[in-house]
Amino acid sequence: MKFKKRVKLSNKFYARDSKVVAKELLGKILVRVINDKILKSKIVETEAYYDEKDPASRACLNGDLRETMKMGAGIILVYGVHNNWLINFVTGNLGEASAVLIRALEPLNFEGSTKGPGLLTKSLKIDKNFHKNNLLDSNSLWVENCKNKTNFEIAESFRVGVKKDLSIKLRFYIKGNKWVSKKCIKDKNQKI
DNA sequence: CGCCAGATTGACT
DNA sequence: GTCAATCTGGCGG
Repeated sequence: MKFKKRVKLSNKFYARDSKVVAKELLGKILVRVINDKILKSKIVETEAYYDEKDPASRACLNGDLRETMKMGAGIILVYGVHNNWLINFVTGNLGEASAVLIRALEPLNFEGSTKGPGLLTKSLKIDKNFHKNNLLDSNSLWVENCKNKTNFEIAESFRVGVKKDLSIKLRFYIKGNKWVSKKCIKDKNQKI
């Protein structure tokens, strides 16, 4: 009996600069298991967050979120804001605070509203219970490489919704993908 | 302890 | 266009 070769992303993948990880997560497959049902979706929009020198990052605050951001590559960080759960993957080396926010997904084998960071967590039933879980161990949530190579263009812009952004572009999305969040398509905040 | 702000969304004037 | 919902941590009394 032959199993499909699992191509779950490894610790090495996440243990790099969060900007690099954010960019490379585009097109990868997020797998969520709910009661033996496997929901697969493609990651189409991400944002990178850094340590204390990033004014938009929760690492600027003392507390559990900052500590979680230092827990090492592959840890899941769930952050509640404005009545929404936002999911992040911790990146970089142990002790460094950095993470990638998942902003939008394209559902592949199910119906769901996933064009936005708060919406996708609702659709996939991701909440604070996932906080501090590990993508490398979890049997209900992980990320795989895409089997079929698909060509797409990566677009970048400044981050959405943050009051104090850095001067570099840290939001990445698949150009033309209809599941990218509205704000991202409009690029309201983007300066040319 | 109370009140404010924030990486959001949806409902309503 | 405005506003409120919920969680976490900063800050003032």
